[in-house]
Amino acid sequence: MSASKAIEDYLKCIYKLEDPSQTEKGVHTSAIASRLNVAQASVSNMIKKLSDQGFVSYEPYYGVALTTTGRQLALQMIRRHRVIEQYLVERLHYAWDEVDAEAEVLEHAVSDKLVDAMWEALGRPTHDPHGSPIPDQDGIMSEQPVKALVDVAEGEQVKLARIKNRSPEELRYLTSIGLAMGEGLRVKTKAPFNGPIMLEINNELHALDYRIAQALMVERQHD
Amino acid sequence: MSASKAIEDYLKCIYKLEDPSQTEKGVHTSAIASRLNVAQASVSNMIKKLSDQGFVSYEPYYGVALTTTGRQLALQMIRRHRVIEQYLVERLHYAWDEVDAEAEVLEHAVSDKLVDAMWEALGRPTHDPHGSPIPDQDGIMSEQPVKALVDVAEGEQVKLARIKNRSPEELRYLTSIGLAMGEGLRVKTKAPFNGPIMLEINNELHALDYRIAQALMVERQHD
DNA sequence: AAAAGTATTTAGGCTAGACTAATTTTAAAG
DNA sequence: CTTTAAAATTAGTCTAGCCTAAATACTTTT
Ligand SMILES: [Mn+2]
Ligand SMILES: [Mn+2]
Ligand SMILES: [Mn+2]
Ligand SMILES: [Mn+2]
Repeated sequence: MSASKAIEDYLKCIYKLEDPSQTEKGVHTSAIASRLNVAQASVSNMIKKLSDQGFVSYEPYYGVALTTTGRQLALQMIRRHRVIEQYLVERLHYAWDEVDAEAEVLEHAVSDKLVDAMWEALGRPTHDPHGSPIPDQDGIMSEQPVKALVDVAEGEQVKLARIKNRSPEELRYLTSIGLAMGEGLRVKTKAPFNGPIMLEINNELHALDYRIAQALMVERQHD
Repeated sequence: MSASKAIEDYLKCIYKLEDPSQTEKGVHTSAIASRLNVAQASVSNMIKKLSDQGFVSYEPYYGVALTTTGRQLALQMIRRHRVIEQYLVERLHYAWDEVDAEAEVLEHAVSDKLVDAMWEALGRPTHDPHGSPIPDQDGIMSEQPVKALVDVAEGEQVKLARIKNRSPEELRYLTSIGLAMGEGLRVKTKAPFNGPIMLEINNELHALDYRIAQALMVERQHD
C-alpha cells in the first residue's frame, strides 16, 4: 500500500516548513493548514495518521517533525516534482510559470521508472526551471549557498539563482521586467521599512516590491 | 468540477464494451464489473451517478449506452492514454509491454495542454505502440479495416497491424517469437475446435494459442 | 406456466479526507 | 496572577467509492 496523494502532499509540505527555520520547535499544524488550504482539524487528523504510519513524530500542542522515512518520501516527491518541471520546460516547450500546476498533479502519478527516464533523457539535471536543486536518486540534495535579494547591499551586482515562488502571475511579471534564471542585476537602492527595492536590469530601472524580492535568491556575479 | 478518475475509467470501459458488438442492447453491468474488477453493486451505483450527470443513458435490467457527452469524454481519455503510450515508447525508451500500466495512471493526471504538447512533439502520430488508432483533438478516430488473425485463411501472408491485448507477459511472449508491429507472418495451419494456429515468422514455425491469436489484428501484406 | 438459475438492484457498512462547531490547552497581556 | 487571545483537539457530518449479503427481476428449462 503506497502513500496516497494526500499523504504525499502533506509530507512535502512539512518538509518545506521545517527546512528553513531550524528552530528547535516542530512544524505547527496551523502552518500546514494554511499552506495546504485545509481546515486545522483536517491537519490534526492527518498528522495522527502520519504519526501512526511512522512518517512523522508528533507532540500534541507542540509540533510535527519528519522521521527519516518521512523525509525520504518527502525528498522523493520533491525530486519527482522538479524533474517533471525541468522536463516540461526542456522537452515540451512549457514556460516557467506553467510547470508548477502540472507537476503538482503529475508528481503523484508518475512511476520511479518514468522519473528516472526523464532525468536521464535530460542528462541528469541538478536544478529545476526555478533554480531549485533536484535531489538525486538517493534523495540527496545539494543546497547552494545563495542569499536573499532583500539582504543584498545597495550597489552590489548579482545574478538570479533561484525563485521560491510558484505564482504564475508573479513569475510572468518577473519575466516582463527582464528577469530570468541567471540574469544579472544590480541593487540600486533599498527603501526603508521593507519598502521597494530599485533594481537595474539590462540598463533599465525597476521598482520591486519587498514581498516579491523575498522569494528571489541571488549569487554574486562571476566576473 | 471535472470527472473523477473513477468516472473516467468507467466511461472508457463502457466505450470499449459497446464498440465491437453493435448489438442493439446496451452494455451489461456485469461486463463492466468484470472488466474493472469491481463488485456488480458498485457498478449499479456508479451507473446511477453517470446517468444523473448525463454521461450515459440507462434502462435498468437492460443496459447502458454512452450519451454524446459521455462518448466525447471516453474518446478524450483514449486519446490521452494512447498519446502517452506512444510518447513513452518514442521518447523515453519504454518497451511496448511497459506502457499500458503507466498510461492507465497518467491519463488521469495530464492536462489537455500536455497531451497536445506530446502529440505535437511526436509529429501528430495516428497510432499507439500497439497499432490502435489515436483520436484527434476533436475525438475523431479512424478505425482501420483490419481483420482478426483467427479469421485468416491457411496459407495467407499478412502483417501484424494491431494488438488488442494489454498483458505485459503476453506482449513479451509475442516479442520472443519474433512478432512486432508491422511484422510479416504466414498462417500455415489452423487446428480445429479453436485450437493452436501455426505461424511462420522469419522462416521459423510457431504454434500460437487461439485465445492469444484473437487479440491480434492483421492486414494483407503489401507486396 | 411453474421452477430454477442468472443478472441486477437494494440495503447496510467501511475507509479516506475533508468540513464546521465546540472545547481544551497554551501563550500573551495587563 | 488573572484575563484574554490564539492554537490545537475533539465531536459530529459529509461525499466519493468501494464491499458483502439479501432481495428482486428477468430468462431459460422442464
Ligand atoms: Mn501534489
Ligand atoms: Mn519549482
Ligand atoms: Mn485509468
Ligand atoms: Mn494500448
